[in-house]
Amino acid sequence: MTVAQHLADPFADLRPVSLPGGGSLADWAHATLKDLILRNQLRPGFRAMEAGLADRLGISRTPMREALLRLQADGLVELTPRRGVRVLPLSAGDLREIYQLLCCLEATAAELAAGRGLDISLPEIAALRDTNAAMDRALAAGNLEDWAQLDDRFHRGLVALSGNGRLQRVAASVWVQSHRARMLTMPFRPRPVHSCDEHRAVLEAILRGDGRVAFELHNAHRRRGMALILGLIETHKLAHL
Amino acid sequence: MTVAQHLADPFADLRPVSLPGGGSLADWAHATLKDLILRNQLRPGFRAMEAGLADRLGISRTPMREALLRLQADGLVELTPRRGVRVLPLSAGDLREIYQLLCCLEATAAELAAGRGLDISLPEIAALRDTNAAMDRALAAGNLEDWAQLDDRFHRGLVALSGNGRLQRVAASVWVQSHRARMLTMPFRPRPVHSCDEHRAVLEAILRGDGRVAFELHNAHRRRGMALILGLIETHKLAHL
DNA sequence: CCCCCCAACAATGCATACGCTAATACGCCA
DNA sequence: TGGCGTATTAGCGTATGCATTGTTGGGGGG
Repeated sequence: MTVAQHLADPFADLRPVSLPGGGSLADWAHATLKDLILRNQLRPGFRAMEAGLADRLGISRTPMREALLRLQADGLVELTPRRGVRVLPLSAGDLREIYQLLCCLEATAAELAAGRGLDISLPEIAALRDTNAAMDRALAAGNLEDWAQLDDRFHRGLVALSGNGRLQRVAASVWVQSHRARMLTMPFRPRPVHSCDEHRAVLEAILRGDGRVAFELHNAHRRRGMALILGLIETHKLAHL
Repeated sequence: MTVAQHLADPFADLRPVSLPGGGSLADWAHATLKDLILRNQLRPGFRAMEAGLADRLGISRTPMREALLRLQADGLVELTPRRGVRVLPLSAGDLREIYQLLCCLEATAAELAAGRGLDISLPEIAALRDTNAAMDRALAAGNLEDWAQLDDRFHRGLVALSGNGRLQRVAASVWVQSHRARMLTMPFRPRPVHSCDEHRAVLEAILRGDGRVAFELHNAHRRRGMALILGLIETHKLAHL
């Protein structure tokens, strides 16, 4: 293997991504490959064989297989019987499906949160406000990387406010699928100057206990996000992410 | 093993539940156990060891393990490292979570369907109308068993109308979790005389292209179902299904 | 020159073997 | 008699071997 190939090898320095050690090899392999896919180190369309991946990760086929099955359940790869594993691309249609789900799930989370009689004194609420303030600062500083991460955190925290664990898990699984598209389209996005205000409005509706408005506001917020990403894909001809 | 115990053994005559044969042993084991759980042959709280189950199904631990992991992802069992597999019970809180998800997912499906400009001439629409008519007949005949199955089919068909494959898959996974509760509370339910009319109203809103109304109508429909089931659990003291 | 069939190969699905960890039971000491 | 420490063992995570089956490439026939 040449030096150039070695440097291009996504598996080159893999071991440091190690898990705390409490997990199984299957856990570790799953987390590692998921990370590689989400960070776009393993591009959509990438194909490999079960045994080959196992070798490259230095584990046997049994935990590797388990990890791949989980990745398939995550909707990140396709596992075809004699053709190996293939990292799934994201078409515009896929993203529409994903964002339609996100709109519905997150807006419902906001509605449910509003129905719980949440108080401004709760630490979770404070954390959300802090996150939102940090987003403002990151945006002012032009740090879109941080901004995106904080946006993620805000949405995660909001869904957690719903108090519905299953809703949280489903939403998380949908987020994972949209993650690559969000990251890849970020550089093309206009500065998201209204996001924080929209977040604040949703939070206020939740604290007022106005589920109806919280739902509508957050639904509209996500819809704008969807339109934005789909528009970017259209105009920048990003056929397959 | 005595005769009585043998007759009580859920694994007694298992083989007939066989899959077409095209599937793997893991597929078969997953389908078989899922069926046993959904039909309440394996009661909530039932516990067993990986190896024991594999033996009783006549397969080795490898495909058994895969099947169990899938069941865990389905939310039907819990897989604790040294304590084996346990069929999860459904608390009232679980059912609230599940029905909150169903409300949101199905109502969104109705809204999306309304936005697709669906025509009355489509075979899918005709199938839904037929299903609904059959529900009326089943109800008139007092056949609640058939009615429930047709109701399932109607809701499945409706979600399929959304054209969102991911939404369909998520909804299906949530249905599976609620299935036992629906079956077990059925004998206590009052005759669902309004369901069919509500279904028809949703369909008409979809055909009119009125997403807003389709969403609201279906959401309300599911909400009533949720209130009904939660009420039954409350009044009949069905703590854990 | 193209198409079809057969054979060799390779990947997978399954079975099984092994070592490790933790849970349980027993015995000893207080 | 009760609590703690140790020993045993059961279950699980992992590795590996084997057989089945689909795929691919080459050769032969049309």
